[in-house]
Amino acid sequence: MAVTRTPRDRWIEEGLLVLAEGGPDAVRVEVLAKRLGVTKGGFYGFFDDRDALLRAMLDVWERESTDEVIARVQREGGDPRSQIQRAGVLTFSSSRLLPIDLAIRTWARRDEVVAERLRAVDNRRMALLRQMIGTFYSDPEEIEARALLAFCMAIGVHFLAADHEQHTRSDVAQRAVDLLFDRAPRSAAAETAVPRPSA
Amino acid sequence: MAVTRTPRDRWIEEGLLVLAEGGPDAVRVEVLAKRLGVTKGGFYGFFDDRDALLRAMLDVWERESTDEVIARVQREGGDPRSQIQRAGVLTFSSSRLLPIDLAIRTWARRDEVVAERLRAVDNRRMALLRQMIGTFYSDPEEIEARALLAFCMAIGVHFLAADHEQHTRSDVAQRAVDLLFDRAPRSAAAETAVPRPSA
DNA sequence: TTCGCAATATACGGTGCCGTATATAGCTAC
DNA sequence: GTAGCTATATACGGCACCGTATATTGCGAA
Repeated sequence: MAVTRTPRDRWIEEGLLVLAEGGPDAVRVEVLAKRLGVTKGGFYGFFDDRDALLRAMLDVWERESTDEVIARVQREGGDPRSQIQRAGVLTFSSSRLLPIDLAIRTWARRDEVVAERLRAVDNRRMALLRQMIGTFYSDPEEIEARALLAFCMAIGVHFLAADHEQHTRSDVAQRAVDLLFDRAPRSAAAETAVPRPSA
Repeated sequence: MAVTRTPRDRWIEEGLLVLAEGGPDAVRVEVLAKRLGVTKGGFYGFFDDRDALLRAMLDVWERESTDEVIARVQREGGDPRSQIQRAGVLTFSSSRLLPIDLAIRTWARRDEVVAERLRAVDNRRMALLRQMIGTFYSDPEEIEARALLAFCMAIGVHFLAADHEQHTRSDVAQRAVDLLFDRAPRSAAAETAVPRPSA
């Protein structure tokens, strides 16, 4: 039996990398082959066609984004806040998962099948977020609203190009998280507390 | 002089529609020609190549997203809050501008030139936001943080696929806006147009 | 060593797109 | 009407990609 130089998983992995870099349109069989240093000869032994690869990529992404992250967060335990943070970090600060996640979000806007799969994943994440935020707030509507804000911010910062004048993005983001979870600002400079608006 | 059936503007307009639907990779000269009911014969009289069209599309988008929105907002007057609200609505609830905006955000993640142009546009929008939020809050860091949250939410809701169990997305979003601006929750009738989840 | 077979290379026809060159046709001015 | 001009149609060569068919090759079993 001849040795498998380029197994199925390697095609999927490279596909996910290209997806992250250039979106689904950039995932082309011959491009992957060239990147892997082979020809497409073997590809069609593992996949019926390009579309089958895309579906397999979504399978891997789904598993990595849900079961694996959730398992890891729960295994490591900790208080609710740090669990949220770790789940967020595992997804939205992972140099591997983040760009794939963002690419899939854009893809989902024009592909109903992808949208459906993303919905399933986002619902699981949202459930986690709700659960954690629920340990600080009691009103279900407030929990939902804060979860929405947190989730949108985790996504939105990567699509927002604005500068922040004298502050860095991560300073401002930290302050935003503080506001979201009703804490006093962390930085020493900000002990001026949070003023109530005149609304 | 033969009549111009398909002027330059029409190519740009159709290009923006296709960009909104399928991203920059979907913007192909022959596809646009077919959609316009002509052949690509005339295209190269208006543009050097496909890239020139993409640049022209960005020019139109930039003008429509900044000058035109700002001019319209200022022409119609009103208090600061309603002005910024109108600016937000004009961009993020416009069935024309919104999908273009989201497509360009994704595009900017992999094209430095596009990223630079988006940065300029976002900075102008951010300045408006700051200005409005500054009428309610005084701490510059808090203003910045709230502006970031608001902007991220305006973008993020369109990339988030999660459901909200017994609530609708627009209910939750309204509640989130209330939290962001430290107001008491509103009654059922929301006055602000709230974008719907990703299609 | 040699055979068999699985993994991969090579070759192919088809399609869609790019950009160019050339032909056509329909206004407009005369 | 007709000439001339210009937007568009048509035709072309080239390239990248798809999926299939066929050839090659190298490992492992005998």
